[in-house]
Amino acid sequence: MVVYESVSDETDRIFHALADATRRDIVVRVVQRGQSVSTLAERYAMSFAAVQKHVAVLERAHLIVKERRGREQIVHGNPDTLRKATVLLQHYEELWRYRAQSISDILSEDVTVKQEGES
Amino acid sequence: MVVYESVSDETDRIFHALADATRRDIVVRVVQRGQSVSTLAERYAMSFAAVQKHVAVLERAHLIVKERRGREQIVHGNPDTLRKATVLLQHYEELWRYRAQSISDILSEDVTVKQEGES
DNA sequence: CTCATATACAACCATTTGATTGTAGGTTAC
DNA sequence: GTAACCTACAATCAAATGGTTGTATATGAG
Repeated sequence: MVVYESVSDETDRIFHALADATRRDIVVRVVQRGQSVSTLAERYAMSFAAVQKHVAVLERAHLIVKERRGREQIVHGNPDTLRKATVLLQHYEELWRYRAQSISDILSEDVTVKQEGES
Repeated sequence: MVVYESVSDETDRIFHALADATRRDIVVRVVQRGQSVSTLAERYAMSFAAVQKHVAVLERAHLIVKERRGREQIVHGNPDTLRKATVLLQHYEELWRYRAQSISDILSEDVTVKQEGES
């Protein structure tokens, strides 16, 4: 069975990765300074393996990257992916602003437009 | 059983709500123009109840609001919450940009991303 | 070489999620 | 009033999540 790798899957992963306080905290820390997985793990009240899983979720979303250094893996933040998410949200906000501009048009022609086809 | 409502829960809900392509599509649609739940439901290849649940997730995250109009519920986008998420991500990017400089200054005036005392 | 450290990963379990169907209540149209 | 429509919500179920412990592997220190 073919599994499609769509754009939304990428976006899904980014937002899902950010939907957890521990993972957001990891992002904040490593975006400022690379840190080993075990250094990170010391900070949280959960097992090393649990933190490792959180790091893996962030890695799958490309919010962080790992760089091997000796026997350690240094976790670095990836601002490009953060930027991608920010831009998407800004786009949503733009849709709102555009809507506010054309509010009079919407009110004047009170028609329900059905767009058939996709999805 | 008492369930605490911490600040990060709010952020969790926002990002979790955005971590699904159907829900993001709903946001895009209603941010431009309010639509009834059933109008939205027509667009997606799933049951009405499923769409209703997606709307409920977005509502819990305050990304949308519902306004009763006759027998319909009109779903509207809430740009304030979108803005909240955007600002948070921008803060993360800022941390990256200024990581070489005085990081403590940034943290002191900022987001209180962590150190949540589980209020 | 030996030992402690750092990471990876599998197996397991409880809870949550995402979807379904079915039922019920409220509102509009006829 | 009756019928059709819109929404809400409960029950159910498979799959995913988030945590655990245990085991394996690789690297660095002595």
